[in-house]
Amino acid sequence: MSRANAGTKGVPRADRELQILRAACQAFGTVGFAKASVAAIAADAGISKPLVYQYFGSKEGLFLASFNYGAETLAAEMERVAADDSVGVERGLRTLDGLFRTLEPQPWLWRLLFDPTAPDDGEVAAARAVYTDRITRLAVEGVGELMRLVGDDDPLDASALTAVWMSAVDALITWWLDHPGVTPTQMTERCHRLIIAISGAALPAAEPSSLRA
Amino acid sequence: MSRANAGTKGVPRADRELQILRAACQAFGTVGFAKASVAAIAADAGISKPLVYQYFGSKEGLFLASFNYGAETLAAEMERVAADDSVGVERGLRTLDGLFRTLEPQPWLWRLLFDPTAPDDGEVAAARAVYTDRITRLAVEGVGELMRLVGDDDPLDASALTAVWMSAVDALITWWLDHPGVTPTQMTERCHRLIIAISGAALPAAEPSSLRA
DNA sequence: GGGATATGACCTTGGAGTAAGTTACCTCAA
DNA sequence: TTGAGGTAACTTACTCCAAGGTCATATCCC
Repeated sequence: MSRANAGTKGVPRADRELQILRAACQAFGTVGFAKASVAAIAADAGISKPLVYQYFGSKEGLFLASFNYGAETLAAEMERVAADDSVGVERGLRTLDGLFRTLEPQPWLWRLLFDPTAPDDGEVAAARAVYTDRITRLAVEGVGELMRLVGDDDPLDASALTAVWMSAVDALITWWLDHPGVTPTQMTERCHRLIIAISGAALPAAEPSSLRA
Repeated sequence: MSRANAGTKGVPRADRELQILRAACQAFGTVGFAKASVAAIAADAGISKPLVYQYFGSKEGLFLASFNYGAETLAAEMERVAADDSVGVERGLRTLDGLFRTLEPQPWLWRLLFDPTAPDDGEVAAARAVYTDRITRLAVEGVGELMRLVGDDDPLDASALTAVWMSAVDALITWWLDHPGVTPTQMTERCHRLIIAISGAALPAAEPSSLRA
């Protein structure tokens, strides 16, 4: 008895791996590692589950590949911006702008970076640590410059502000994803206005214990 | 043959429900809905799985009860602060202060509110919508006052800033949870310093395309 | 006896992972 | 040119297991 669809279709491994990786990035990035199903990813890529296992070993292996792809893409972009000589708020805006443009064609990559349902041990944890370090280093650097600019040298303040900054980036990207039709350029302009708004509103609060005369 | 541990232990239903709810809040709030297991929660509460199902119906029902408890606790605190007459940054700081104090004894409640692995349909989704509305309303109100203060009347700007604000709150609370030993008072002071830092650093950036002449 | 509190053992299901076989292409000897 | 053997691509049809959910029964108190 012959099986209907078995047998090679002549697609080279590298091509199939890319197809699978694309489907996996989208699945993991939208529903998260826990809820994503390998069978669904396989179907989405137009092939069957065992082929995924043959090429990526396990669900975790597939996630690892997806994560590495997404994290590398985003980290590279952030480092590119960091290599400029902008500082403080200006640098923050340029980073946001770069991220909006990089994420436009594949927005789900962002969620991949911070998936809370991803395994927290093994190779995935290691890869996560590597990229978290790489990205956090940039944020810490940027925030450090900003803190120096205003004369606050408390390291815990810097640490907390770094967390707030990264979270704000997350929020802005998420908001953007929820408002299709807004271009990266418009978003960057919006971010600029928001920073001005915050700074303007904060001035009265700064009075009681002003930093500069 | 007699079963070792069966039979009543004389604990009234209301008490048990509270025990279970406490264990559930902690479990759901720390590992999230998806990774939390009902059996583990039961064990943690010192009883067996079927009792949980007898009292709460399902894993989803148990989550719903936990969510309602946590959300009500936090929403009530935020509304209390909102009833004050503070505006702008001052109001933001008071909200943060209230949250730090409310969360001190049971920090995991915060995570409960935004669990991305919770079911996104049925009663849970409904409850989520109710509380998201209630909390977002407060944030929108506060941000609206702030925007009026600085003369920005773009509704999308307000929407985005609301998202950033809520995310910043999230980041600060998360940072705080990662730094045990820091008191709510210290955290509030830190938040104050950070706002001043941001506003100070933003001033130069405001110059190139200032909003007001 | 009856109702509330409680449990061990079971059933069920969805999804990860696997075994074993099928098809197509490529290579190289005759 | 051909065809046999090797290998890469590919699938169906399973197994296995963790975790949600249920059943039948046990104990206690009124």
